Amino acid sequence: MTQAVRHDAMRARNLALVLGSVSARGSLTRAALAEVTGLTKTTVSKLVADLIETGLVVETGAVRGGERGRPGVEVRIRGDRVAALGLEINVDYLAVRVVDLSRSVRLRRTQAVDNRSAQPVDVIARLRDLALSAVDEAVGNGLRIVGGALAVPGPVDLGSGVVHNAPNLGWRDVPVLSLLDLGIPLHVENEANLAALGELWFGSGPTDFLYVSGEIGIGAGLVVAGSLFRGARGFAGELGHVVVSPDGPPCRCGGRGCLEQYAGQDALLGAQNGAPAGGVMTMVGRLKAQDPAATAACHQAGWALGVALSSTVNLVDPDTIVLGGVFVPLFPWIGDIVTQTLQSRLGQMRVSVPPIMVSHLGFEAAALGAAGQVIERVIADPAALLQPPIPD
Amino acid sequence: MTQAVRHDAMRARNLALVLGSVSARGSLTRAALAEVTGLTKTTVSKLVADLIETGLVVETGAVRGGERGRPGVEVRIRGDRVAALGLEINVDYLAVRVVDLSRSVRLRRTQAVDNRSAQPVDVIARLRDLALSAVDEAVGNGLRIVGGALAVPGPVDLGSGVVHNAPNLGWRDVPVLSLLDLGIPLHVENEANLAALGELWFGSGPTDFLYVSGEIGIGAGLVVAGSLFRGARGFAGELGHVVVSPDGPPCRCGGRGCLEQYAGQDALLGAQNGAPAGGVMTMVGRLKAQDPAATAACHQAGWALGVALSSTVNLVDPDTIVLGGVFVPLFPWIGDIVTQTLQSRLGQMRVSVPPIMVSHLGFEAAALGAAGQVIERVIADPAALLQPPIPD
DNA sequence: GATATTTAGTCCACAACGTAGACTAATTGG
DNA sequence: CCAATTAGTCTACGTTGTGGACTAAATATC
Repeated sequence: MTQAVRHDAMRARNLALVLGSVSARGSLTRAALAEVTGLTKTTVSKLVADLIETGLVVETGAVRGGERGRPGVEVRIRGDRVAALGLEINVDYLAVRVVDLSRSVRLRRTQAVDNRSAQPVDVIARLRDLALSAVDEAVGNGLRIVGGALAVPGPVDLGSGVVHNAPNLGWRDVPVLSLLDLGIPLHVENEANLAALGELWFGSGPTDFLYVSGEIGIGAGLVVAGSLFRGARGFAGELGHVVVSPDGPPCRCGGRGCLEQYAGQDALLGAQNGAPAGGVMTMVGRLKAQDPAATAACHQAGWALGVALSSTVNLVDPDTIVLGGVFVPLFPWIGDIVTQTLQSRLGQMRVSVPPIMVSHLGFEAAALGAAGQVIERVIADPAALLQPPIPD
Repeated sequence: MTQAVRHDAMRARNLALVLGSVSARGSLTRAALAEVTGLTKTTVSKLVADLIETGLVVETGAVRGGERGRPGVEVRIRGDRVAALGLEINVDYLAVRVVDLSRSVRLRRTQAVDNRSAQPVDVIARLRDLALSAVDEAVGNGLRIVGGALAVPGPVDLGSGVVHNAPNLGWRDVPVLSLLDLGIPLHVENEANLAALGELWFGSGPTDFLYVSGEIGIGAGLVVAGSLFRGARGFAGELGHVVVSPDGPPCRCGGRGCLEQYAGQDALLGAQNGAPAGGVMTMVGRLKAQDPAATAACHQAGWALGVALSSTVNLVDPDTIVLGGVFVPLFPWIGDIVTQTLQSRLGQMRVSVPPIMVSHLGFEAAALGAAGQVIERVIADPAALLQPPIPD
């Protein structure tokens, strides 16, 4: 059930509405804001005054001229005050990003490490160092880090912040949040979900799409009308375990013939001839050299992805499909097969089959999404930032 | 982006909050309402006075006694004023239900007809007659029908109210809404979605579940935190076309090995030995007689359903799975296999596998959900009912 | 059985917030 | 230079929720 609305809540919502409009449109005059929000000029002026006082917004010297009449003074989000921390632990790297309120990336720190061979505690300690040094630098630049989020490759219990099972890292029941403790409000979430949000806020993309994350495992994040779909307990989007062939190779999830067995990084890169095989770029090299084994692996992966996506489209009806992770460099060799498979399996019934695109954010999507999520929260409720709830 | 909140919107929300609380808890005193909503006694009294004046709520003579102090006067939803119409066109029947604001079913009309052999126009005309007579009777009983919804077996374009393709009825591009025109605000929606909502509001069920509708086709409606998930365009939940086996029998959707080919009514009932086979009850008879062909068909259907549901659980993370339609009478013969298949395919990774239950609403789930949706809307925004928007 | 206690509901002065429209400010067009 | 036009502020006002005093109606206690 919704909450009671009192004067303060009314004000908070309108404040958020104004801030959100400024954020969405870059910069606007008070008059334009009044038109966009439906509030009166008087009210907008008051709200903007509040936002300026808080330091969330500034008047740009620039004024909108050209037309007749008194020129308006534009306001825009102030990027030099409030910022958020985006963190990611993945199998072979750690990433830290600082994003300010205007959604500019202020700081990037990435470290290549093999996190599979290290203990969770050590990985987290390393991330902690990286994050703290980034926070220090940001604070030195006058930024106030109001919160952060951490992406991990695997399902996470959102409430407790415990990673129950991240098979690709070899983690089980790791209480990341309490181990990390940066003295900043933090939360953890699935890498695919946060990458999807990264795509939403930092990509050129649409507001309705399924983001497919091709890492060691395959995950997906579904964004509908600009917000993330998490399912009942927050474990939605496990695309890697959608059934491609019910009697296919056994999977560590207990099933058989899951997508991951055909299009997961191990299957895709290792499938060439049993040898451990290099990274994705080695694979790309072979593909360019028209290596038949590599081409066949891609073909199979593309077909399997198409099959799994056809189930997904039927269940979840995304508008667009955005491929990320390893699927980006491999797209020239799998794109067509995926599209064709999807088309042939859905074409008869659906009016339109969702187009398949490629993410342009690279591996930083998740860390950006993590930081963006915090920024988004501030914009959606700036009042909360000013008056933090009294701790009991 | 959200809308500006003005005083009238604030009031409308609080009105909805009070009405919603009364609706959810049966009957409450003003004092209890104040506690539940967080509003002051004064405000609650004013709002309740409004609701009483509107006729949405009444004071019950009864008062809550027993304890010390002045007894409170309880108020409850008034069921004798406002009601909604729930309609369903299915393959072999038409159903009309009238549900009042207190969610009591006031009227049931069902007609068995073979809608596959009739023209859409005729089917709709027949439903129209049935609905109008029901409305007449309801109006005669002092009810005001404020709106209605129609369930059809197949994906519907919510905006236009056009059924693009309902293969089980043999319909293509039928503008149901404009043909039906009852002089009451109406909308159309997928049968599975509305049945899921029926289960939510009239079943004994939970607020997070996947409802599986076993009709000629197989559909699903996903309810998360008490609201329906529709996907980007409203076509989510096509469980019948989730892939069970990628090279299985061809399906009319263009794919192969879709769930519908294994567990759809035709496959399930027809699969016995090529003969047209009677209805579900004939099948049940054979199963009771331990007919091996019937048992095998059930086994296969249960297995396929388990496979498709394992993909679904991975993608969409439902808390519970509720089976409806033909799966209800067949449950004794398929339940175990579904559960086992699901368990063995998900058990390794998931902390808990969603339990599988059976709907108790029978075939009226969709029509009830349809009416319930309208009632829900009134309770969520009673102010809109009082001041209908001025038509342009 | 009278009185204290407790709880329900109403009343009234007040505060918070948005509105409407008059008013001032700063441009461009003629 | 003045009219027209648009931006932004100012002020009186309306709507709505609040808080606490007040009335009402029951039970508990002596």
